[in-house]
Amino acid sequence: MIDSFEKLSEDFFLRSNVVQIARELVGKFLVTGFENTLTVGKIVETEAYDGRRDKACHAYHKKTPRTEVMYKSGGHVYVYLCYGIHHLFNIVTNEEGKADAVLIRALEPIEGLEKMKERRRLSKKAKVSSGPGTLSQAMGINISSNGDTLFGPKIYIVNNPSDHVETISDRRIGVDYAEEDALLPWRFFDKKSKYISKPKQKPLIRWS
DNA sequence: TCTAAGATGGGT
DNA sequence: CCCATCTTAGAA
Repeated sequence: MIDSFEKLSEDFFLRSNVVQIARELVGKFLVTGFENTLTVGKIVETEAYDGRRDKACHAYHKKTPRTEVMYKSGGHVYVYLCYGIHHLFNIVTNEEGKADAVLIRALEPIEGLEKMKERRRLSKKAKVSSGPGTLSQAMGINISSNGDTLFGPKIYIVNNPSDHVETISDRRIGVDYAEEDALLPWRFFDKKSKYISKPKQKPLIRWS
């Protein structure tokens, strides 16, 4: 079924409003084909990072070896190792030279669940893909995808035609170092999804 | 060279 | 609450 859905084109990611793009990505499907196995997850949680006005962004006011791919054009993949353990998957947006990105934080497994569980075999009770580190592991994404694009066969995004997601926003997770920018409501998630990550912090907004 | 800290997650 | 684990950025 997924094969008939429209793959997102470069224009989607070249747009300049990373916050809007992060919101629109909720409900779409992330597809990978590593190890000759199709795995599909519905995106249920994202965060926006703006390289020019956002202290939480790795590329805020500086270019380093790590953040170099964030300066590529929209549609490139930015993966980095967090806490020495987790590979966090980001999508670069905006035109070349403007280092914006969307962090994918949680997926609802749609296809290839057995493969996802196999990749996450270390933990038995844990959720398969509800968190930025776990979803990368489930989908087979690691540092070797850093700098690739979403327009090849191994990793891409497709539209979800039957997408009835109710998306709401709140503060981002784990960015306290960003001072006042830590309060920006740039985290987006599907209100009804059971697959969003569990926030350790208290939410800004009461969304009962 | 040296070192503190990190866009986390799982276990106690 | 605790800590695994290692790259990176910035300081010395």
